[in-house]
Amino acid sequence: MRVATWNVNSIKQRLPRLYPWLDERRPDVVCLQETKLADDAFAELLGEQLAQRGYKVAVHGEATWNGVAILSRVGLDEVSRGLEGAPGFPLPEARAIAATCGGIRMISVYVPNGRAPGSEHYQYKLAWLEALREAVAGGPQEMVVCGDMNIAPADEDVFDPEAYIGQTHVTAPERAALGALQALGLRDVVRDRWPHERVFTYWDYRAGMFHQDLGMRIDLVLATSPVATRVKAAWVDRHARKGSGPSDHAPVIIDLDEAPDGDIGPVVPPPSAPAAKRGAKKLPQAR
DNA sequence: ATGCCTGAAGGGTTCAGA
Repeated sequence: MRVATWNVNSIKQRLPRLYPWLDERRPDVVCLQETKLADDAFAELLGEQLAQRGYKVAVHGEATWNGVAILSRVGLDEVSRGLEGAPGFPLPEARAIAATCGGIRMISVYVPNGRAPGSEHYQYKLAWLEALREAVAGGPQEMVVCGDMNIAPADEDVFDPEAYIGQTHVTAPERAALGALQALGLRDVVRDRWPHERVFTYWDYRAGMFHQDLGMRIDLVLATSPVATRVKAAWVDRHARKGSGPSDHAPVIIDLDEAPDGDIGPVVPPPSAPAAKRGAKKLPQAR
């Protein structure tokens, strides 16, 4: 099963890149961020093309900013929009959506940017991350939290740590918040696979940053151990960042081996366990 | 000059992104 996450920076603008990419990479599950499109417009604009490719779609969008979605052709169950207990700014924003796909609880997130350390946006970012941690805690065994975390986990994840001192995305509180999330048992599967490589997922549009490979790794796939042990490939699709009209983020692609019991695809609960206990659980609620 | 790009809203420019 192939899982991908991609901050598309406006799905409407990215259509000429999205469809060829789907046809080339053929992901089974796609977590999208920054769709920047209302739900009805999403269905109207993409519904037919995605259905033709076999995707079911779950969206949680807004007219202008933010917006997340999950596309899946291995089942799309127990869709949960938003994040229980998450703060707003001041109103809740469309930054999280969850669904169970192929037996795995998938959560697509677009973490607030934070703008400047100490700002109200920064406080919002930290509070939102805490709400995410609480929501993920107590979740099912097979879970993937992926998307634009807007945090570079370590200095190796930015092109020039010196240049980022005092900037958002690298501060200790942000990294601690990410660490607290991972402490629930979530592994950073791309870094696990490439422990010493220079791996970025975002490059500023300006000043030829991509062509000089001056970027950051802020789009992450975090997986619980039962999922992480199935990872056969984990990579950043830099090709999608090239050419005309790219997003400023590249997709991250994960290939999973079959589950040990061969239980892949639509969830079929065993006779002894009701569906609700088989990873078909709703996005865990905050306390 | 954070605004060297890009996108969105709403107008002829401003805000947001990381």
